[in-house]
Amino acid sequence: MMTESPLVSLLRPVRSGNAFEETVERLLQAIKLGVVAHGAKMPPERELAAQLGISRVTLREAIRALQESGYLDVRRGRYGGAFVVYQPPDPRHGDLRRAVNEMGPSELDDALTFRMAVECGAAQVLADRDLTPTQIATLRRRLSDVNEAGPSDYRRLDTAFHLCIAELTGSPLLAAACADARLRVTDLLNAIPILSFNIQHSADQHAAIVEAILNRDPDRARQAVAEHLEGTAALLRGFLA
Amino acid sequence: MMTESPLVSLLRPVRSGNAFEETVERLLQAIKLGVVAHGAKMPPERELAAQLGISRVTLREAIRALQESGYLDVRRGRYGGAFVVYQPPDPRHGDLRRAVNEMGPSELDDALTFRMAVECGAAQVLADRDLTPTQIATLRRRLSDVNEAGPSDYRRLDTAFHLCIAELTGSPLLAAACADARLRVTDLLNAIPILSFNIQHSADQHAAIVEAILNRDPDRARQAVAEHLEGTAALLRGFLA
DNA sequence: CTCCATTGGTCTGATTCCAGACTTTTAGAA
DNA sequence: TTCTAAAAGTCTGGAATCAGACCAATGGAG
Repeated sequence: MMTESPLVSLLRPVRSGNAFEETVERLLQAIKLGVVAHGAKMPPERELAAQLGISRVTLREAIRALQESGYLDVRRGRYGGAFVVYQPPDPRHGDLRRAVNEMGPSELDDALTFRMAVECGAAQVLADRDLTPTQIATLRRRLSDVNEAGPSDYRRLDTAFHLCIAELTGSPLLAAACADARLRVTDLLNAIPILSFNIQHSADQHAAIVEAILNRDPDRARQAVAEHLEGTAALLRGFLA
Repeated sequence: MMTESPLVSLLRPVRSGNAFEETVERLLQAIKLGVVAHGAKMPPERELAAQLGISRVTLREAIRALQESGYLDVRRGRYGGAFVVYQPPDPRHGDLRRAVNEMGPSELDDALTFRMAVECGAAQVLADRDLTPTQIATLRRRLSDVNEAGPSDYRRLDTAFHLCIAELTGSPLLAAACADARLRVTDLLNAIPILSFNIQHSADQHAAIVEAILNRDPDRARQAVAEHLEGTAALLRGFLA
């Protein structure tokens, strides 16, 4: 039988839209996520433009926008560059509700579902592999990094831990998907107060994830990630409207 | 600790490159995948351009390229449009080896890993949900469609079945990711001869996937999908060099 | 102090891509 | 037959983006 269906997912947008805006967004996320830490320097313009696949002109416009918004400090000359001048503010009461409602229920649901699928998938895939000693060391290192993190570094190292799992699979596509998923919830996560109780809970879950992966147990890895993400997801959904 | 890492996945390309080429590729995939079946009409230019997020001019260039390559027949006037004039040729001996080696080992591995992660993730997520009767009916329908398919429709309906799982999660991001994953292996799948033995085997696996989802058993759903995809993946990897 | 490598800053011409108005063709309805 | 609606085809001016050459500042090496 035919069952005519639009399969609309295949005829989706070819390009995300405006290169300038996309770039601003991307850089902003890199800053907010702490990929480039406070006080650190972004890569040189020429290099960064190449990485992002855009022209230097467009990149510079984006950088200037971020400079004018107070995220970057740009200095010229040798050893100059664009330095991150931004520290995530401590979330204040009401920030979370505001952030959740700015996003809208369907977009939030989309992002959470997507994140759940790709991060569980990544963990499962990784747990199905023999890891090299180096990979094991990296994973363990990321785990201990986040466990020893102070409040100001917590989000950043938590992100690094999560993305590390996807990157260790060796699939750039999968790593990009997980990064994208994370980006879509960054603002929300940044609006959640960091409580030591939650940190401890997360630490246990992170440890369970790593253990399942190292034990080559895909089901447990999947479950551990699902459980970990479900906590955050439930919290966020609870703030809807 | 800091553990400085590039986290290169965040500073990946903002745009995929050339809008024209991207569009050609996308349309070609829609044709090869049978999203728009042989003899059927593509959506009108204006509508399609809007869906793809590009201008009509660019779309028309892409359509013309496909017309000149013999994939489309464009007719004007009312009830006109771009009609698909293409039937996937039966794969011939050596096609598969050629296709695999054209792609290169790292890209192949990337695609297979990505597909494994997102499709397993989608199935897992869906199996964790209460489905509406309509959704259940859709899933069952897609299953029977592919089971009853003739050789000429098999790939098309197989694609529809796989994507259906992602689309039923209600997450456009996840659906897009699965569609993307499928696109990256289309040429390879099309080069695999369709053997009735394989079809039967796949049918059993498809049934197992649906059953696990309907029984709300995420672990089994995940495993069923993993097993199903692993078969194809192993076959393809076997053809490397 | 001088030089120079490295980095941001600027300019120009070309190319791509777009939005939208207008034209032509066609099949069916009246 | 004539009219009409829906579709492809065409044209134009402008905005976005790019590639690449060149300028200017700056901090360290010698």
